[in-house]
Amino acid sequence: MSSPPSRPVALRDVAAEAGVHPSTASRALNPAMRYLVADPVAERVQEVAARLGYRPNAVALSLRTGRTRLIGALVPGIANPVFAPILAGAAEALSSVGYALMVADPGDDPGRAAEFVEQLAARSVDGLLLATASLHDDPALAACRARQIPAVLVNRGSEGIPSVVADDRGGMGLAAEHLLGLGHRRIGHVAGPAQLSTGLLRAEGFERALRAHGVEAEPSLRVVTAAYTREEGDRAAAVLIARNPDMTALACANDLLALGAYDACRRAGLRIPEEISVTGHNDMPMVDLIEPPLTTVRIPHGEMGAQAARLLLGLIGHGEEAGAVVLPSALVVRGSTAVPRSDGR
Amino acid sequence: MSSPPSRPVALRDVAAEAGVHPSTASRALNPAMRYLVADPVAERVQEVAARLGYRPNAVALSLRTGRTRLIGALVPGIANPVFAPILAGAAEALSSVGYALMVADPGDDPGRAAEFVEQLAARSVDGLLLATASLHDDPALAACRARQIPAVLVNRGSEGIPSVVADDRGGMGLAAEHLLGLGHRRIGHVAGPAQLSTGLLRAEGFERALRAHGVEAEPSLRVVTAAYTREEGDRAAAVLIARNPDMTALACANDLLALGAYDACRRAGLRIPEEISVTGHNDMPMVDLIEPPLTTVRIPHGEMGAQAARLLLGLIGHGEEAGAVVLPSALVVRGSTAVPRSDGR
DNA sequence: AACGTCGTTGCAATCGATTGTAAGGAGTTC
DNA sequence: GAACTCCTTACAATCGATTGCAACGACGTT
Repeated sequence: MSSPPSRPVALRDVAAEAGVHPSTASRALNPAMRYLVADPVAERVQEVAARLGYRPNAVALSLRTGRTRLIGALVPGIANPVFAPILAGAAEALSSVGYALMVADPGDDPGRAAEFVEQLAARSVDGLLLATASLHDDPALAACRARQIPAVLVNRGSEGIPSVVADDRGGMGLAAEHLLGLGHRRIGHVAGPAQLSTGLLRAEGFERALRAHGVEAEPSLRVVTAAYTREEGDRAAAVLIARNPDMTALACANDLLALGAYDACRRAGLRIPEEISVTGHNDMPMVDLIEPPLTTVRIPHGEMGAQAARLLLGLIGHGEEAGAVVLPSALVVRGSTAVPRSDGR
Repeated sequence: MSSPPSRPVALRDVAAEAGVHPSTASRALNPAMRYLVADPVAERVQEVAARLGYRPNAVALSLRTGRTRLIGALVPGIANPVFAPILAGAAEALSSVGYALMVADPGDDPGRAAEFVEQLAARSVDGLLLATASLHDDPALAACRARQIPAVLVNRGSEGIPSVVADDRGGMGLAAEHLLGLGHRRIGHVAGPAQLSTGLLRAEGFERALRAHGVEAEPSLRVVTAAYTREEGDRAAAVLIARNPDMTALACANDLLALGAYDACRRAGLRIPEEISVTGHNDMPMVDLIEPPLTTVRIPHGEMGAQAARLLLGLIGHGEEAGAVVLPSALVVRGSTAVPRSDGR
């Protein structure tokens, strides 16, 4: 009539109540083994289980089967508006098939990322979603290989590991062509970190578009940043402005860098877009509200997360090998770009 | 000489290699039980464990001890710029003491939230961080009580459950007083959903400040929204603008609502702040960059997450009961507020 | 009537760690 | 030298589920 501590109902409770052995109850409740038990018995067990509110203990199940239905995710900043929607997309795709997502945020520290991989491995995650990967010798990737944990990269790519990324080269090409089409010829590039695939590929896409239009890419028109931050964008843009008085546009590898470029332009007294055009990349939330609204490249954040999750599940389930998935980007023209002034600047 | 599948090294492997029983190895490796084994033996076991790269299997440990060192978090939108930094703060505080965070995103659906609580319970999380709570009869909270899972609310409060929230009443009061101080008297309020503590308390803070200044709160100057979205803010602000031609300011319960109000004002041809002042709440990232920069109330997102995590750990560890923690908010004055035009509007 | 088959169910081992209890041996005391 | 500690280690049960194997009874066949 009373049971204050009340241990949660276990399989053995269901079995006892139904008058069968736990193993029989297990089979009656497992659709795949259901055929091994007689119909009336199975129905009785299921009825009892429902009545008692039985929920299988996921921990015990994991110990026995070796699978946790847990996926670990490593992101450089949960609050980063680029990665948050990726996580949301992945979480949605995973939870719909009974998987849960554990997030760990090592920031930009590769060593910390590797440590987190070890911790997640100790928790026996079934797979890993990595948004932190750098292009070469990533310790987190090495840890995955060492522990043989299926892993998929999102947003950033690396060699020999399945990944889901946006078309960084093509996307940046769209931005560059947009500027070229407006008539810009002296275009500065605020490049992303060279150890990240996004930084490298977007720089490539930028230069390729320029060459296709017969414009030579000058070293003086490029500054490589150390991180995707507003401060770095400010610093890099300031250098470019000081170095190239005839520059009429700035193509930035990422929206945060573009915001920093806004700061630098404002400080230099350059009006956007009248005196200098600026483009970003990623179309993160709210860049349509800043003044002027940022012309940028939209990448399918949520879809990237979802596809990466599905790719990972395929890897785990059927061991199906997969290469790199590249999702298309789209140019979003807003108010930060315009035709250059005829007098240069 | 070879072992392709290579089962990860377990305690029994360490014990065998060190020539002792697994139980002895367990005690040698556990600082709390360390005193039960002779020094030379303990050292040998530790040396072997290190050499073999032994990592205790967290799943087995959880099954035996009943604790998983896992905390579940329920948020209405991972990508929401209000909740992302809360999660980041919590994740940081938790990972520093060996806990990991599982996030689930039920959106605004209370039924889905309850279902997620059940799933997290089946995974034996040690506690729950809830950012989704509504004021009354929240099914997710009921599920927590039923399964006796320690839970702490963040950002939003509810009765009888420990919580960490911002000073919603006081914060909204700051915004109202700022507007009153500028000379505004006809101030509209775009209120948040009434079933959320934030919606209710901010409305209270708003009206209390008005009354303290001898201004009567008129029903026609308030519209209650159904959700914290830009669209709802647009809709509500449009209603207020149409209904009150003499209104000179809009105090919004949240930044997203304020952004919607921007849209409505723009459509109505009202310049901000010259013809109408607008305030928000939360100071989410980038509202300093929109045009005009939004005057808003800053709440300590990350600190809220961190404190909630610590509160929860206290609850789990020492069963120490805790009430509601209220963190101070601060007014951030930017460009969306100004003195009202003398001709009313 | 004896035997083989098949459908059901129970038994017991297993996953990897923790922990209460017993047993072993060394040292001390009377 | 017998008895009594105490220190150290081993044994075995336990957490909750899954699953290979054995056993059992009912039935059909010859």
